[in-house]
Amino acid sequence: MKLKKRKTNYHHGNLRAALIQDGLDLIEEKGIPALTMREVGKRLGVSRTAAYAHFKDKAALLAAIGQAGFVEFEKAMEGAKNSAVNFAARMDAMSVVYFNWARERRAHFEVMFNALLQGGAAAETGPVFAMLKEVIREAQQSGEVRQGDPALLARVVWALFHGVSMLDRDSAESHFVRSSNEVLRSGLNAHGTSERT
Amino acid sequence: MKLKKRKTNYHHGNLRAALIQDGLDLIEEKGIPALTMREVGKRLGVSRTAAYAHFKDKAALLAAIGQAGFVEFEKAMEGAKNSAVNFAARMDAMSVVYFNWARERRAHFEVMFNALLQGGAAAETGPVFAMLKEVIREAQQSGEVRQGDPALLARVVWALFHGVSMLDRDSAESHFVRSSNEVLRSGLNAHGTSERT
DNA sequence: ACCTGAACACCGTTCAAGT
DNA sequence: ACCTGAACACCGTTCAAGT
Repeated sequence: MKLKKRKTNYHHGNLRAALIQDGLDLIEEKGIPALTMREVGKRLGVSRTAAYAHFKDKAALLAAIGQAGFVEFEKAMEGAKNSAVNFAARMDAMSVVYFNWARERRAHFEVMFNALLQGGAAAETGPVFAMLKEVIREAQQSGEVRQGDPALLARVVWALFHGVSMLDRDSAESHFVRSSNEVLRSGLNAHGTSERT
Repeated sequence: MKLKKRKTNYHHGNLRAALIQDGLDLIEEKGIPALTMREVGKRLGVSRTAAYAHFKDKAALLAAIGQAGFVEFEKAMEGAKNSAVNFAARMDAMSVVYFNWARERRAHFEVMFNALLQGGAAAETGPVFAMLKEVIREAQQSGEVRQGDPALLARVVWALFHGVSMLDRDSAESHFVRSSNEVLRSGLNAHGTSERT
């Protein structure tokens, strides 16, 4: 049976996408160090150097895997954001998505943030940051959150989410998560600070 | 001139300490991937495999480097803690130490936390965590911080410090840091939450 | 364009052996 | 005890070459 229209047997119509997908599977199954240019080629049935036709080097492959992760992650966060209108509920839902992602997809998560964070303060770019900013802004309008630069407050929220997910590595200590969300909520709610603009 | 008392020229009386120190220099100068069992041996004038006499494998060397880092880090944090008695000033001082360390010694910082965080929720062990807990506890006694499990609140503080230092990688955006400290302070100060115990 | 194979300069780690 | 040297099974990357 003839599988492809091509006469030659170049092994893939879309090797690039296959490399990203298989690289991702590889790191989730066996850890980041297991991702090898040679190994990923072997698994896909192409030569050890085929990946270089699509990626400048290993770092570029990893960066692409990280970006692919963010696309999915953003969708999940978007869902959490839309699951409620009230600020506290939104924050809870978004934090749950964040922590679960970090816990269940450790390796991918690490690759995602390595890709995101290299080369300066790139964290405030991208949809996730925009979402957090919007949630903050809307909550300020409804009076649920105190005044202050939404971008700055969004960074604080992100930082706490990220820090908790780092320190909480693989355990699912809901006490910690609840505590963190509480502190954050009161911190954003309070009015006793010098912030007045 | 005779340098050592030894007749043989084993190159070091204390190769172990030299490996840790030189490994540390290496990662700070050239990044973590530059730390190689072979390279560190070469730099110290011993064979490529000499390190295995003192460390089971590369991971063990890295872990030792990380631990050595924590010893210094703890000293710096201790200094910050003792620089003030009032809660807000203490938190500011400790956060400055944390952020500066993360900024100025990136590679070492990364190695430290890789070592600390592997194998479960190890973060709540060790002097740094104990210090944070103590600061919180004292501030609760003086009425500066609301009630609640000091261990839990200390974790939240650590998580925010850590998250900020991650997201803020190499820039020194004091706005972000100030904002974060403010949110944290009001979060710990507030009383409007369900926390009543 | 897309892919291969050989080649180069590296790795971590093991192990028999030396002092 | 502490260290060496050879050896093994890997890497990332380059490059001339094939279709």
